[in-house]
Amino acid sequence: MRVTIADVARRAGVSKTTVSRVLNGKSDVDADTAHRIREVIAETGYVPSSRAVGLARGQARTVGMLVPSLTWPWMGMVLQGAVDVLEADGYGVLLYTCNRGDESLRRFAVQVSASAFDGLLVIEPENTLDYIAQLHSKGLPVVLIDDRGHHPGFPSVATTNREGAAAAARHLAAIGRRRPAMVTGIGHFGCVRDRSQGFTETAAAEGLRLDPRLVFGGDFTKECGRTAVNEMLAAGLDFDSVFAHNDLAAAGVLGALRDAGLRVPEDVAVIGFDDVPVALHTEPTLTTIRQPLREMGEAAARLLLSHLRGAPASADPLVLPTSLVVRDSAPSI
Amino acid sequence: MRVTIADVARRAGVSKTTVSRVLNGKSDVDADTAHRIREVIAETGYVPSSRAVGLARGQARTVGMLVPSLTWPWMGMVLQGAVDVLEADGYGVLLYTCNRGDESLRRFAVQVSASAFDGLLVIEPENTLDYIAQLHSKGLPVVLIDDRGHHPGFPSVATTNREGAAAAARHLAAIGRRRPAMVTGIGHFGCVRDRSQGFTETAAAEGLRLDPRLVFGGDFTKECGRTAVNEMLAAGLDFDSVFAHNDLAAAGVLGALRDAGLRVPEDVAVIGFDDVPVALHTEPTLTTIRQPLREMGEAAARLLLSHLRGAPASADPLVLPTSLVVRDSAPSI
DNA sequence: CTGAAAGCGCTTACAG
DNA sequence: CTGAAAGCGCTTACAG
Repeated sequence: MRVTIADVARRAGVSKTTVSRVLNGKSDVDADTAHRIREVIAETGYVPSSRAVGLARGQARTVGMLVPSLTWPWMGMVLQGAVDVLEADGYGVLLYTCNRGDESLRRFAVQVSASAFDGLLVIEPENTLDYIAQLHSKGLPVVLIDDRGHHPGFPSVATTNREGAAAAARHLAAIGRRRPAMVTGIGHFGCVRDRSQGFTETAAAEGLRLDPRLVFGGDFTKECGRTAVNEMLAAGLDFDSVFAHNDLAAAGVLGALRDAGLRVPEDVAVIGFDDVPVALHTEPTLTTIRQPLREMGEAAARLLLSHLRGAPASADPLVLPTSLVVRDSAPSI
Repeated sequence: MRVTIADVARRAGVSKTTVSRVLNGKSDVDADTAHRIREVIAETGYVPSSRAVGLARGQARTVGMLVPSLTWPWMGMVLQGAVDVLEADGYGVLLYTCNRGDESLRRFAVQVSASAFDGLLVIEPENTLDYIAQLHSKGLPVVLIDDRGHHPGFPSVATTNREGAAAAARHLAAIGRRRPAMVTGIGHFGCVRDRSQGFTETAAAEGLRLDPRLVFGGDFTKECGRTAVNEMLAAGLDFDSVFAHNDLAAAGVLGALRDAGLRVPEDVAVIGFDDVPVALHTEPTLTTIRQPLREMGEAAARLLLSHLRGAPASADPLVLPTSLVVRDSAPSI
């Protein structure tokens, strides 16, 4: 059925060892012999069995990718970035999800033990950082795509949450806003602390007044953006701009402002964070702080590949810059 | 380093054959012996190497999944559905993308030849249907998730494009609209023909008048929705509702209507197709025909698993029903 | 420059 | 009920 290295060897009149040599580009093979073997390979369409090669070499040329869910709006971008660079290097990508909770994680753990892959790319599923750290300390090459500002003790890729929020503050100052409000994400996330600090500090430095009553503790949902605006309005608070910690919350902010009869950006300017597709479809379109999601996936994959090739693993996070994307909800003047 | 079946056999004082027997649940093993072996397995945390098992058995317990891109708005849903059922059955998922065009496909073809996976789930990348059909005819179990209404000659999962569009027409009739417009998707897609027919026929049956000048040949982009509305308005055509072949185009329709000072749904009702996340974030929210994306992924995975277990493969597509999701752009009355 | 042989870690007839 | 041996399809010392 399947053509094997033995078939190729037979047809070329050489040993399997020699076929293996040309397959793996070892130099010390007679040019004519090599040529003949290559011809047979081409004729037969022979491709080495990845299972057999993996078993003999003790590695799979496959990378695992563990993510919480595939349906988050920005997940596709990160995945695509990672897959592109892994594929270009001939690596397979085994995809694992935590959609079914602990059962998923159990299944995943079995695959780890079965050494189904050589290294692991991970976006942390809820409460698994210790487990991942443990895998790393047991010798599995791991790179974390750190969407939450974890700063773990092993290789990771992150973005400039603090500087991104600072850029939002500077932009609001530059377009003449004086009384910003802020809708944060889930409080215990590192990225939320970083974004809060970056915005608060820079707002102060730019002479903006960030009234503590205008800081709303949100949870990254559209609903929290609505609620934040409604409560601030009900409290009679005055604000001329809103910085939300993610685009979904910013979309909620836009909706609530519209319902309250306020115009964006004339009455209130709005800035989000992430730059997910939704930012293009709100009314008005959303000015936001772009996370380099695809680039983070690519960088993480490259980092992992270099570890697999033996490069030392640094625990210092690789930090990629955010960028300000100006659209209609907070246009430049 | 790694504990092997030989280690377990030694510690349990039996042969590898016997360990293999309890590993694979063969019945004819002495209860005490089996118990002892299980203890050793638990103590050592032994898990069989998937590579070795795969080589010995000639199969990988892994399924390939080939998709055009990971960044399409509905891709995550389909993937998640497929991954959930494959994972629950202990299968690994190897993910392949066509983001880098022919080069990607070449890489993929190598993995096929290397028999990296036992079966394939595919959402057709541009112009690869013949190639996929060829893989199927060469004996690779394949299931197509048929987003385009291809009706290929091998197992596939699809949705009721025609009936979904018919439901849109019925809903418009039910809420009292008389002059609908339609923005189609790319003309040569099977699903576009099906949606056009379903809408046209049912509109007629319901007594709606679908003026040919109110049918705009679109391409599934937001821009085409805008253009359609602008041109119809510029031509002085009168319409009280729009059915777009996908949500993105419907979002464009909403934008252009707003810019033209028309109210949705008062002046014009709008219905989309797909029910992607964007449909929740437009203003107003979008009434749409939901495609059962996650269910299609699940069904395709189940179908593939049953083929892998030896069930005969039927070329008749498995068709899952769409459903009408009523939101603010075309509310019930 | 080339090949015979052992080994990677399992499974599976076959024999007892 | 159990085990020795061959085999899955490769790679890699080792010897020549």
